[in-house]
Amino acid sequence: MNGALESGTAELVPLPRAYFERDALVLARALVGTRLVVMPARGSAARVARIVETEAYRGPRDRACHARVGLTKRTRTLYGPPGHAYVFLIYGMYDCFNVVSFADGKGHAVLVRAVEPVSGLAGDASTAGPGRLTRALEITRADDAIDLVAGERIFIAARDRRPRIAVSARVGVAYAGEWADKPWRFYDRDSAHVSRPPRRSIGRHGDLG
DNA sequence: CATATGATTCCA
DNA sequence: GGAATCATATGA
Repeated sequence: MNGALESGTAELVPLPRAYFERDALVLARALVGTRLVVMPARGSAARVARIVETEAYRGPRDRACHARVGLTKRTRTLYGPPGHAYVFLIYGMYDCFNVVSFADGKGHAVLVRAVEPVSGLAGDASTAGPGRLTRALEITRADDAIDLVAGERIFIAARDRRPRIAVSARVGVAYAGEWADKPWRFYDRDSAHVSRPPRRSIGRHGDLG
């Protein structure tokens, strides 16, 4: 037994800094299929989950992005160096996990909206939805600004297979006007753990039977 | 200081 | 359809 950080034949090692030094629009697509690894507590098993849904948030010009308000206490991490976690509280009760991308000062990030359990998670843990996955993986605001490249509590490991990817508009950003319509959400079209499953094709006359 | 609101989820 | 729940942003 080689320990917790093994999945199939692929060892789980952190992706390098350079991986995250790309426009959030590029990184959001690339992250679908990668694996998010969290060490909940010293001595307990790693929690591993495959990222199946992401959204790109592209800096101050993007009116749906938190960076639109400029550099403040809240956006400090978002405006920091890529490869770090940006974790924020939404609606007073849920934590959202993001990966800072592109370059220091750009305000780009990728929101992880859904994962599917690989190992170390309770069998009934719900991981579809940004608030649910952080709860299942025990990611909180205390993890804000953590370096995902340094092999600390949280890191991201490469894909072990290439998913088929679908694209849509981002969720929950209607306030952002035309920016709400940008096709900047990416998800694994074969995953059953996407937060908003694509409406199933009903065929020309409805082909349920 | 007061008020509005959100990158959501759950319940009726 | 509507509530829960609170840190942050904005304006007086």
